[in-house]
Amino acid sequence: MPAATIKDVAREAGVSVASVSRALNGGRGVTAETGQRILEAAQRLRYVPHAAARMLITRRTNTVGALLPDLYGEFFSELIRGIDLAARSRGLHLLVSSSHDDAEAAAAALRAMQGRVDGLLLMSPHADADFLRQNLPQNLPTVLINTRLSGADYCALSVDNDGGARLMVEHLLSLGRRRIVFIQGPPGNRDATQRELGYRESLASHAPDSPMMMLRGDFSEESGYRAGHQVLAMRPRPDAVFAANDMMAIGCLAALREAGLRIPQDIAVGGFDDVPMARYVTPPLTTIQVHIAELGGQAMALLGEQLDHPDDVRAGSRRRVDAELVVRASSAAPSG
Amino acid sequence: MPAATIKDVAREAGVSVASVSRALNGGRGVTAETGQRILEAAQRLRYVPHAAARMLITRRTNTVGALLPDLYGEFFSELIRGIDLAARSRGLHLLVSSSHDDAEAAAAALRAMQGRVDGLLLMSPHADADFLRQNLPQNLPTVLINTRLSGADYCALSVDNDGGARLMVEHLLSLGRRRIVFIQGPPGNRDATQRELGYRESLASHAPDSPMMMLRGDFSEESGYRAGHQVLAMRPRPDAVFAANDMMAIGCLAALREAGLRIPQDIAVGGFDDVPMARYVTPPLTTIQVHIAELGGQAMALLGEQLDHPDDVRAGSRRRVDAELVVRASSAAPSG
DNA sequence: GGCGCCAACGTAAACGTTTTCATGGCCGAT
DNA sequence: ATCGGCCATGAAAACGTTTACGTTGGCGCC
Repeated sequence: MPAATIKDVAREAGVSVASVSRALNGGRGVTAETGQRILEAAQRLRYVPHAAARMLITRRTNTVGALLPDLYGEFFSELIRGIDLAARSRGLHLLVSSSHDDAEAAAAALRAMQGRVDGLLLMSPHADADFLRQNLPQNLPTVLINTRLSGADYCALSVDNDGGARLMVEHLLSLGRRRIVFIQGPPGNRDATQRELGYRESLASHAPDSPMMMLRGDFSEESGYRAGHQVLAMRPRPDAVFAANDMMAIGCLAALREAGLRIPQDIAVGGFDDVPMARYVTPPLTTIQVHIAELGGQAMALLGEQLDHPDDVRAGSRRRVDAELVVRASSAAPSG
Repeated sequence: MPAATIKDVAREAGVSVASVSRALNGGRGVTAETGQRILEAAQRLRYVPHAAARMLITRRTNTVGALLPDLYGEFFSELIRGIDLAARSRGLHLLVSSSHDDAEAAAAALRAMQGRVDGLLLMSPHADADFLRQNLPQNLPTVLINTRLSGADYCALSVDNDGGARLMVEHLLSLGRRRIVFIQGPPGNRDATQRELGYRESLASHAPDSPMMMLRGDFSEESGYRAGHQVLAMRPRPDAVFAANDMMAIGCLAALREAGLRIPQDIAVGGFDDVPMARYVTPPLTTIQVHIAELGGQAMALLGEQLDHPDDVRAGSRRRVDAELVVRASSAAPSG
């Protein structure tokens, strides 16, 4: 038995399809009584409007697409959660596509979403200006998440890496640390470079006499571990380490502890991200927390605005979500 | 400028819309030469078929829906990753909806997907037989993930909790441990009860003389910590703890270490899940790894089969994905 | 009581595609 | 040379909605 169509409902209720449509969409232009009759008929037949037909005529899909890079772990899950929640509260569906390794795959994914979505949430390392101009349908509302794009052509939203890093540096300075070494992330990584920038700025403005010290890293725990060994070899020894992400901080922590250093007495350690593990390492890691779900939610909200007011095209609008300092024992000895 | 339609392509190429359609879908019934001309025209116009129109006539959406419970963390992200990958390789889109707290919300989400998807991947604590009969469109191919459903009406797929737990117990027994205490998960939780079952079975069959010992827990780290204290009070003391998940194992580990016990010499500890943190606690945690992405991928594969052969309705087919023992220092002292 | 207006309702067009069916041309076989 | 058949192509129907427009009826007002 094929699914009931609007015609079936019309016949069942003894009215025309137009009236059914009217009754089901807000019920204007229809008597309360007729509306009731139609509603009952629809219910009886378990009528569900055919989404495709509606999309075709309406030119709205009530769906937004989320294009994400291949992303393991918590960040992705939190982001999706925030997006999904915000989307649902606006009555929008969510079409996701992750794991596109190269620009070509991303472009394909983008093309495949053509016409299936009213708007796009895009987070991709390949999303430079050229790529977008090339692959993005011109009039599709889009919000960029955490892209390295500086042009004013698109709406964008990102985490406040810079501000977060400054928070950390200021925290360490407030503890009296003066020799703060920074462990860098992968070269070219936007988050990493922004965090480094925050470190530089903050140090320059708050403690111009303190030396700037950088060590190479690539966000991996191993690279943090290696950096830890380099820290141990530095003379005079730094009194604080700020790693561009938690995993490196954790690796560094291990190296320092193995060498017999006391943390935080001999050297303080700070990370970035507040991964779940951060509170479980010994000592628990001071870090910068980013409300990732909120990042997703805000991106969705921004997109929602664009959908509601397509004319009012505030393209270049940018927003950032705040980062927050979480102090744990790796920087401040337990009180008492 | 509105997007190009098939008519525009037809005009541009000097053929009828029918030929364009044929050329673009496999190109059968069309001369190689005309096909080429049409393809070029389409490319020139940046033509992308209107998804809705195609759905309407074809009655295929090329989309599958994934309904997931509100799920934080790694499990969700891995599952989605596996699903997405498998879906993409079949040319299917993925419509997700998570975070439905109660059965009503889940039902609403389900209804909203009506007609937008060709098949459904469903993982919901509310998915009992009644719920499904009530809310599931009758002819929609569906694969259940990790549900507590025993009926043979639907395709289902789950992780081998039982087998995984047996692996752990056998491992502990092989180390000579004979007093193995089990920390339970939340009552009513399917995974938890299956893991407990595996513990019971394995102990009964391989070491009938060993006592069965249970402690209450709820999957949280704190509950594991509390259970750890209870372990410390037991006389004679157990020589191994098997927690129903990693977080409890980690909490328990902390309690035991605080009390001065050496792990694994005095007491071995095992968990379940292999969360990323498991390898970073001290000592690294022996645990059972489940390939969650594979769970998602297999579910998608199962669904794909159903989509390809809708007639060949092997409804009750069940599958499980294997669990794997990962031995780390919390159960086996580092060799050498 | 007639006129006009408004609200309720029906008719039909439109959305963009696929697919069935008809048509014509070409080629091979007789 | 004619006929049959096949293949490329085109015309048009169909998918299930929404919506512009037309029609009807009732009602108020002159």
